[in-house]
Amino acid sequence: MSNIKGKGQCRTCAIRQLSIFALLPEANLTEIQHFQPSIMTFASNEAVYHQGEVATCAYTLRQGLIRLVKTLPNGRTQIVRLIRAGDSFGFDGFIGEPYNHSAIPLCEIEVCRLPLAELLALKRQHPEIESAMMKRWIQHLREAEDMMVELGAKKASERLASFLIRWCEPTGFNGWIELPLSRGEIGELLGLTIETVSRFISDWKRQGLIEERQGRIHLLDPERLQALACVDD
Amino acid sequence: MSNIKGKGQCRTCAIRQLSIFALLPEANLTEIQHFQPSIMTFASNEAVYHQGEVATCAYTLRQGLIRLVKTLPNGRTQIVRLIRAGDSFGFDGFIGEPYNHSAIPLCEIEVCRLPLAELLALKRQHPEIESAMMKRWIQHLREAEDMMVELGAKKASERLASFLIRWCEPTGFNGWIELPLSRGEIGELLGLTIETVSRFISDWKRQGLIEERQGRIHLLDPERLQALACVDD
DNA sequence: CGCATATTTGAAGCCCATCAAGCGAAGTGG
DNA sequence: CCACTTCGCTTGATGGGCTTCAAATATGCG
Repeated sequence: MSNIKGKGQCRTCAIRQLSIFALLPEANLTEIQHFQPSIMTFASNEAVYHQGEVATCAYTLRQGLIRLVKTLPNGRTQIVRLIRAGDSFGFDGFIGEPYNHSAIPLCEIEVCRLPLAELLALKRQHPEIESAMMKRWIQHLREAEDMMVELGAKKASERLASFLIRWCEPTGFNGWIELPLSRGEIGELLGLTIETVSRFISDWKRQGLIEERQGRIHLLDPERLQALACVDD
Repeated sequence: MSNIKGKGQCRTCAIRQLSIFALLPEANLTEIQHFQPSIMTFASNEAVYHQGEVATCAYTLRQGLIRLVKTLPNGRTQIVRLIRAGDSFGFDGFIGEPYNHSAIPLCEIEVCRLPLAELLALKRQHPEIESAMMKRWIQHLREAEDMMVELGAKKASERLASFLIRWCEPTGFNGWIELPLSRGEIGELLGLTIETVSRFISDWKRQGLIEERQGRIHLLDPERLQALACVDD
């Protein structure tokens, strides 16, 4: 179950430099009086918030991985974004709208809950926060555009190869990389069925393109995957 | 060909109240010295900028309609957003990245070109601009999420019905609505082929759901289309 | 009018979803 | 320790939805 661990301390926060608060002057962190975010933990699959709820708080992920999911009335779902440590999400309240998606942890997670009213005040005191947020949004919009190309213009194998590349890219494709998404979740993200995802992964394992052991993956031939992915540039 | 019509005058701009500059105090508009955006016109299909170019300017659309398009190396394309009068676009330079897409007019257009350096300075003077921009981005991110659901979780007919509904919604479905997109462009937007788009539109015309005359469309039965669209909430 | 372009319609085939069954690893209880 | 369940993954078979290819028809424009 969800659980409030206590009040957050920006000054000692391990992921602050990853967050939109990275540029806050270190000296000022103690004088932030009214901003007391709560640190909360959630179990895997326990929603941080649900699509349609009134959006009173934004969140910064401190640990773990979250999927933002939209659900259609008929039950079909689409993962619209994956949230990693340092990412912030749930800002719909800033434009007076309810959450546009549900935030569902992929594993046990820890978040910092930011009441929008307080964040708004803090943002006025420290314009660098708004600048940092703006940059994040531009980046997210770019990623959303990229994802639309994946979903709209690519075939199943291309989407999957592209996803694996993007997932493993940060490590330079070296060694075994944690892949905490089930086949079904990868499918939800790429607009495919679990069977299609499984078939291609199995194929590629047989062909020696990738290998997998206990939730970890290793790209043996990134170049050939890249070619399959139909990458741009 | 593209053409610079002259310097923009925020004070007399007809679409300013639609733009991110809506909240600028009317009195201050004359004292903005260093911000002299150019008004430019472009012909249909004449790119305002291309994917991959260095992003030195953002733009606000004054008149017409623009598609933001991403192209894969193999030539497949995806429209990632439609730009209407009052919308701003092309902010990639704010994070030091080249344009992530090409901006291609769907008809003759008129834009206001905003050099990023000047916009940055203006933004510092007038924090309300940044707030306005932030709200736009949140909105665009929501729309991008919605689009990902369309592309990832819906069938051809659902995507098309949903698109027609969204296009005609602002008018309350009354009367004939301008539809300046070709079948091919609708396909590019929805991740479908021109033939698939044409087939469903023809079907729906025969069934009396919609009618069309010289680039205008009229939804005769929005409820049944809505049902076809698989809409959320 | 005559040409170019957009749209419609048909036919064939492929990609992927769907349905169904089997496999394997982890956990439970007798 | 082993039957039994459970759950995620794999694999096969089938069908349908959409793409692709092709050609006819409609539309617009000089």
